[in-house]
Amino acid sequence: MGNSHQVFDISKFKVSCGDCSLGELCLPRGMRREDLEELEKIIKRVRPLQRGEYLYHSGDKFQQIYAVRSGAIKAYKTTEDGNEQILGFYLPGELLGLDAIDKSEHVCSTVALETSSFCAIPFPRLEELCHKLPGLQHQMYRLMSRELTTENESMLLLGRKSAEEKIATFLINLSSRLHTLGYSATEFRLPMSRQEIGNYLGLTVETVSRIFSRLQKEMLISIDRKLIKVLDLDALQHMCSGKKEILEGKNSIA
Amino acid sequence: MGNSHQVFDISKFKVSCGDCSLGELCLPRGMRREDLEELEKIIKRVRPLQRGEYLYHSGDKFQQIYAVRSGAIKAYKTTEDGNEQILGFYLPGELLGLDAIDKSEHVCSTVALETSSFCAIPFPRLEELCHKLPGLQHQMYRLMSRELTTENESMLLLGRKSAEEKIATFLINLSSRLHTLGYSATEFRLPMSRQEIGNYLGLTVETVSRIFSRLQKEMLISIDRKLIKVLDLDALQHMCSGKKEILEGKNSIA
DNA sequence: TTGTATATTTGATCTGGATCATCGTTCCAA
DNA sequence: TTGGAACGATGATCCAGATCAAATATACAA
Repeated sequence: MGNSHQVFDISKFKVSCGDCSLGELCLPRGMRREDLEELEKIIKRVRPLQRGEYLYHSGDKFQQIYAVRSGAIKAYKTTEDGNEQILGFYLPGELLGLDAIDKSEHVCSTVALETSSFCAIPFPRLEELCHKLPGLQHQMYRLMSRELTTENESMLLLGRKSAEEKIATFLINLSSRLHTLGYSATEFRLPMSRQEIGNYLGLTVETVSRIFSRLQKEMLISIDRKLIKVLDLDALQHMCSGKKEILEGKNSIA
Repeated sequence: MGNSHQVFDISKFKVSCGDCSLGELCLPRGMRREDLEELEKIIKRVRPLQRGEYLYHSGDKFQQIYAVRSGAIKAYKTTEDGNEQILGFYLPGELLGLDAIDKSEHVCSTVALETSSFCAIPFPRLEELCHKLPGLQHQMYRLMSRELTTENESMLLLGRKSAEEKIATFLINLSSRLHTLGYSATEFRLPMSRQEIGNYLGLTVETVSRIFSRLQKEMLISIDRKLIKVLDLDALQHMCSGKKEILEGKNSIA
């Protein structure tokens, strides 16, 4: 990418989870300092990616998982009919590649939405280390479990919500994750296009655009290109769940 | 449930994974015989559930994961607006409760769709054992990873497919899982109601019913109440993915 | 067996979001 | 700076699936 004049090998940089601002959000959460040192030994820094560069492709051999250090990444898979389905967007502190363990190969592709950097953790070495450090093992289970929960939320999002609810949920979710990272919950830049938001939410670009306009007209948000300002966080939060009454008809058989 | 006259304690039955017909599908897959004995020691058989009885409720303290031995179970969560969203149906050999690790409490409820039996594996003891048996640890990662993949498929199912594609995919998926269990891939009983299928797929009962009727008219399946006969497995399989051309508009930024 | 609640099917109509069609805007390479 | 491609907004129309309404069919408790 034109930076071939950089002669240093970034992978040799020492990784220090202890000093990393993401420590408490990322893999090391809750680990003891001495265990952390063991973990740092196996973590590698990888070359930062520019917008549009891939971290890995679907089908690649699975060797390591990645933690996002900075930037934003999208994960997607290509459907049988040749279209792209975006599975999620990943922000700093989040782990990529856990879904590749089962088949020992990546089952989705990940591409940088903006300049992004990563830590890489060779999975076999991580497994060994989990074996020595029960705390790390537990943390791995926790993180995978959390991702299961997240994906359940996504089912709910896609299966049951209206376009407006989807967009509101999407914005609130992003807002809350950014807030956790120490950024403003009410003013942020969307790292992805309308097209990508629509794809992720099961909506067309036009619908995404229209709903953004509507939310703006209703003074819930203001948008300038990719910059979102949330004007009424409460109202937006309320919008996430259909406030309609219980219509469902008891499905319960008990 | 009126069976209080059963004085024996079923939890004392010895569990033998080695003899269990599910061995190769369930947790023990690929484990060595001597390791298997260790695993069997911590597994408990729990009381079978009748239709409508709960295995656990959302919010319950997480203590053990469960493997389905027989029957069928649905997992669901109640949305903020008081409705039920079904997250999945579980068949023999499948694990329940992995999503509860993160919060140490169950995040969904699981209820038997028909008489069902289970093995319970206390999670703290399983973690300890994983620590002794790297093979078991790896198998746990594999199973959780696979569930992540499964849920990604669900996103695709809910986000992008038409009602007809959803139903076809649902039937093919069920057919294939039952086949793996040694049952017929072309003739089986649906353990869940139309209502529940619709809820899971993000469709109304009416749509489910209509599409069943249509598939029957087209001679792809025949239905009598809950009994499904797949008459043209190939055609049904083709129906799972929209065979339409690539319309999407390149989302890729590379 | 009968009565009642529940599940399923089918028809008629409505509507949210898709699709189709433009047009303005931004980005960026030449 | 300019031309073209990608992005985004918005209007008009269409349609798959929701909603509303009703008629069976089935299960199960008394």
